[in-house]
Amino acid sequence: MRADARKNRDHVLAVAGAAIAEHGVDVSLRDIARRADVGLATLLRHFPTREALLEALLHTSFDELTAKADALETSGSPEDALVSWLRDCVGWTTEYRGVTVLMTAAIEDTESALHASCVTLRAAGARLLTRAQAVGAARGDIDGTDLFALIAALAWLGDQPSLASRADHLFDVVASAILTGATASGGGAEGSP
Amino acid sequence: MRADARKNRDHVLAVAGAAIAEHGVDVSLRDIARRADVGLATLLRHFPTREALLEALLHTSFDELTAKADALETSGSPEDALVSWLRDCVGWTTEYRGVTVLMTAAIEDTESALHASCVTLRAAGARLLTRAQAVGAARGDIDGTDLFALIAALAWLGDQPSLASRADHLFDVVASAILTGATASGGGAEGSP
DNA sequence: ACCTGAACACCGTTCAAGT
DNA sequence: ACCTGAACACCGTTCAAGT
Repeated sequence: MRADARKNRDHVLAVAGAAIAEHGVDVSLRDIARRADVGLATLLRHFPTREALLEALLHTSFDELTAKADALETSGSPEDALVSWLRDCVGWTTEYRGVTVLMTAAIEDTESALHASCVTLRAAGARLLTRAQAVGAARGDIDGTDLFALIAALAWLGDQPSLASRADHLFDVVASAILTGATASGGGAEGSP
Repeated sequence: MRADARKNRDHVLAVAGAAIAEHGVDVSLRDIARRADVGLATLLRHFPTREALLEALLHTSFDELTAKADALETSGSPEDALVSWLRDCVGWTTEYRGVTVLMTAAIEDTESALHASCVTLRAAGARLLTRAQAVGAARGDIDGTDLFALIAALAWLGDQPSLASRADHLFDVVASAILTGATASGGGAEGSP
């Protein structure tokens, strides 16, 4: 990439970050281009879709979340590891209003620029879930996709102005449904009595 | 209202119902007007907002859901009454793709044409919840707004193509979090040990 | 009273024309 | 190579002009 193009790209990205922080991920791309003093067509050549722009903007965050999951996999309590990671995931999305809808669309759309990141995230959660299930700390009748869906639902709640105040509490409610309440002493299965 | 206006209104409503069933509640109002062979401005004078159109279209359903809640209030099991009503609510939204977002916005927007219906619905749920809590069948640390939020989250899941297949299962998961598992024999409180 | 075409200010997409 | 204005097909809002 030519130096001036690189500079243009970086500038658009910085402006996009500010605009999204202010107005959410559905902010008009035209607006971002205007704020960046760049033609709309230029923005779209660097980032052909809204998802591509977001991927460039969020891939660091995605990496951090999966790294966190990896680190937690060797932590003492599988139960605490799972819950703390879930909390991080849900909390992270609140910084990007509206991102949840795009992520749920992306996880089954292999053409989406966000697809790979979402799949990786789901896999990271699935590993923590499996580990918690193995010690009987999490119910056995859910899988990584269910977990992804629950995270998405909680994140979506936080995105809705009228319900956001309940998001933290309802996180605990849903977390209690995922966990069995059993301590990590035995290895018994759970979920089907 | 003049007879021809009434006829126009009814026709628009019928066409809107079909269009929404096909494309979801975000269908273009221009499209509805075109399909109804009516000027867009005419549609907007009968229904000044998308919410007003939906209210006219859904108020029967809202009435049915609250009536159902009233009927269930005198049923045998407070626990079964609550869960079955929740299931009805979530199931109903699947007929109107995208309606959940509008409803969550409406419940705190007193200007919205959907506001009253949403508030009534929440109150109906709250009554069933309180009754279940009174016999210790539902956890005591949630209220009608929490319940509304959980319904909305589950309904939203059903709206997402990539997650819809899990919606039924996750309904059971969340329902298990709301219920305490205690049978309706004592009157003990629950939630804060 | 009721209806409507048209103008308006937006949006994202596309592409021929510039440097 | 890279950029951009302009045309395009949409959207919901508004209103002067018709019947």
